Amino acid sequence: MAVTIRELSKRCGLSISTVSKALNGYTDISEATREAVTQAAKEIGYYPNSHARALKTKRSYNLGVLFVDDRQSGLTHAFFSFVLESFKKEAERNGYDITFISHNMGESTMTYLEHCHYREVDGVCIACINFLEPEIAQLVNSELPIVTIDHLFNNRTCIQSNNIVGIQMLVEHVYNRGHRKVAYIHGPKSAVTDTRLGSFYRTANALQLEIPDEYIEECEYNEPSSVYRATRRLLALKNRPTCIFVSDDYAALGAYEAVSDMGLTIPGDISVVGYDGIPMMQLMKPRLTTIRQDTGRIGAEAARKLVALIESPKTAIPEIMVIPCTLLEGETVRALTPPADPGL
Amino acid sequence: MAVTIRELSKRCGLSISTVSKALNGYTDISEATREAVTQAAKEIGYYPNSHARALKTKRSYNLGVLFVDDRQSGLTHAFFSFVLESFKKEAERNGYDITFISHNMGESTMTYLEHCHYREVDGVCIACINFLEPEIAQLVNSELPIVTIDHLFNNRTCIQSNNIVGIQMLVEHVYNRGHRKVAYIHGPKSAVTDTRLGSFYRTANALQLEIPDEYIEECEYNEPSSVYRATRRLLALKNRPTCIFVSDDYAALGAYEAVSDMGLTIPGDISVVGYDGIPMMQLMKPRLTTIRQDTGRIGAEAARKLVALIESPKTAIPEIMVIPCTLLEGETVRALTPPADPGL
DNA sequence: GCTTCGAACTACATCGTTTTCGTCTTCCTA
DNA sequence: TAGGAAGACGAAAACGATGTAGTTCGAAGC
Repeated sequence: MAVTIRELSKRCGLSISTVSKALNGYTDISEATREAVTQAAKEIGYYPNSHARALKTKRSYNLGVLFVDDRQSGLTHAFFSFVLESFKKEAERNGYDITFISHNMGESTMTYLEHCHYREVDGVCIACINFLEPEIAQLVNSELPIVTIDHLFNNRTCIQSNNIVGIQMLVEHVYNRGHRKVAYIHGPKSAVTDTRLGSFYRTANALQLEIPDEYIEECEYNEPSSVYRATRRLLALKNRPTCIFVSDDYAALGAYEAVSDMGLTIPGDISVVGYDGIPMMQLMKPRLTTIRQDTGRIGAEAARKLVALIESPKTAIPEIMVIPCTLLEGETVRALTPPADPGL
Repeated sequence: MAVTIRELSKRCGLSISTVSKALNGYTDISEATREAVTQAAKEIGYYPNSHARALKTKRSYNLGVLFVDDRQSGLTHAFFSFVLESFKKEAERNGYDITFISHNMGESTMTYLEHCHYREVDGVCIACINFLEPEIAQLVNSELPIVTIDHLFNNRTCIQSNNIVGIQMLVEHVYNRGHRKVAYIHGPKSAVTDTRLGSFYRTANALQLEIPDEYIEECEYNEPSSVYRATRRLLALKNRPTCIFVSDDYAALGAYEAVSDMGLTIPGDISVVGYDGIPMMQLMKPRLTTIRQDTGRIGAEAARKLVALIESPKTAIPEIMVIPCTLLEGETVRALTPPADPGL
């Protein structure tokens, strides 16, 4: 139904080859005919059929996106949807569509890599996944251009949010407001979690904050109910913390609920900070103090780097790009006057 | 890099044609060779190249998704992301990938229809869009299989959430709890808005509720700030309503904020109801009373109907499918004892 | 023994592009 | 004037699949 290059060539009175070359910037075509061809192409709305082109050139102008979080929230993931949106926008700006990579297509099951080959995607962006799965390893060890988000692989480009500084800023922030008893409900084991937890301990250490083991709880990312339970446990401690770090903004809703259910208030009885900076939590009462990850840049840079790897494989070298984040000061951290630090 | 049918045919000692036919269920292939071929295919992980196949068969096993809301929220749209997620799952179950249709690919601008032709999508799902755009009309008038969500086109399959009953349930609910002064902050003009507003008036009428014009405000969907402003206007009225209907759940956050900013409380001073039933608002304090739209079924049915239109064009006829919704009773509607109705 | 037939397989054209390698002018130079 | 270079275009072979139209071969029919 769509118009093909044959019709265009008929219309121009030129051979198919000439038309193709005119459109693809070959130099052995006179300016006059190039003009005529592009003009005619515009008039009849000609676009080269992507499949025919992909078949010939091995380039599909499709980027694979692989995102599978533990909770299977998929596209509804509060944080990731922002990253994906900007990734998509930047990809489109470069002429790429995106394809979600999964391993259950119809009857058959294909591995991620097989799906990538099947659709012949030009590159893949991997995010928020269980990076230890063997299928991921198969993909990462393939010849495909790959950009990962927040997880570093050998010799692969990675876009990282600056989790070290992010957590550091948060710890310092609550410290400066007088908090000395700080708990952390962190996510399940992963590169991101490790980094954040490491930075948490390190910063606490530098500030001579003692973190008892009972202040460290584990939860699922993006899962308010698991944070709810962890929060209740923390609030039930004899030596109750004055401030709780929560794995992520969305899950922090669980903390809000737990505090409220126990008849307490934020920040009156307990301070809470999140991580991500999704818009929704800035509309809460009280507004959440958190770290805003620059999802716009993370997604866009991921797309940009991936396109660079695809289009200029010689010059584009694997690199680690760290995206800065910012502290969003909300209303969930109470200022204390710590008796132990009269000198401040 | 991926394995082709040629290698598979070599491996089996058969011609390419035979292998193809064996895999595609042709009957002039002996069971023995079919077995051998499928077995070998599995072993070396053969999948037919999607582009080659699409080129030949005119079927890409790709579904286009067109979603552009007024706010350009894209994939971050709280409600739509749930619909999309289930659409995607069901599409994949049927062997289809999805492709986002947009009109800014790289340098050039293509119409939605051109993008569909370019990628040769087998069908399109259109949702939440400004259905009056000429580009949409061009798409809808094309020969492509199309399913729309919540907007009815001539002779096109449409999946509709039951907005009439949804609003009706809400009105009756607040009525039964004694509310007689009910305001509605509705979204911008569209099919959905018209339906809901119509049902609102009709149900109010049936219950002999009078709705003064000043109780009807307009806002943007999914935009808390516009609801914030509208809520403040309503609360500033001399004849203040006792209950406010808000366009959608997410935007209802604006109402929460406005009420709180004016030193009032929900539901103590004013009752609020939303629409959509997104999980997040069920974690709020107070929990939002709202209508839960069955995003799981909406998305899945859209995909299912679209696949049916594609694969069985003879038997699949355009139809309107109405998906039921349910009332989620939260904590934002206060029970009043209306002096005017002592008889109840 | 020769034709006929059906089962099982293969050759080949085709889909819409890109791209290599020609071909044909025209023009310049020795 | 022959020869070559340069400029502008076209023919045809891919790319990896599908599907039509054969081909082959053994068995059956007469």
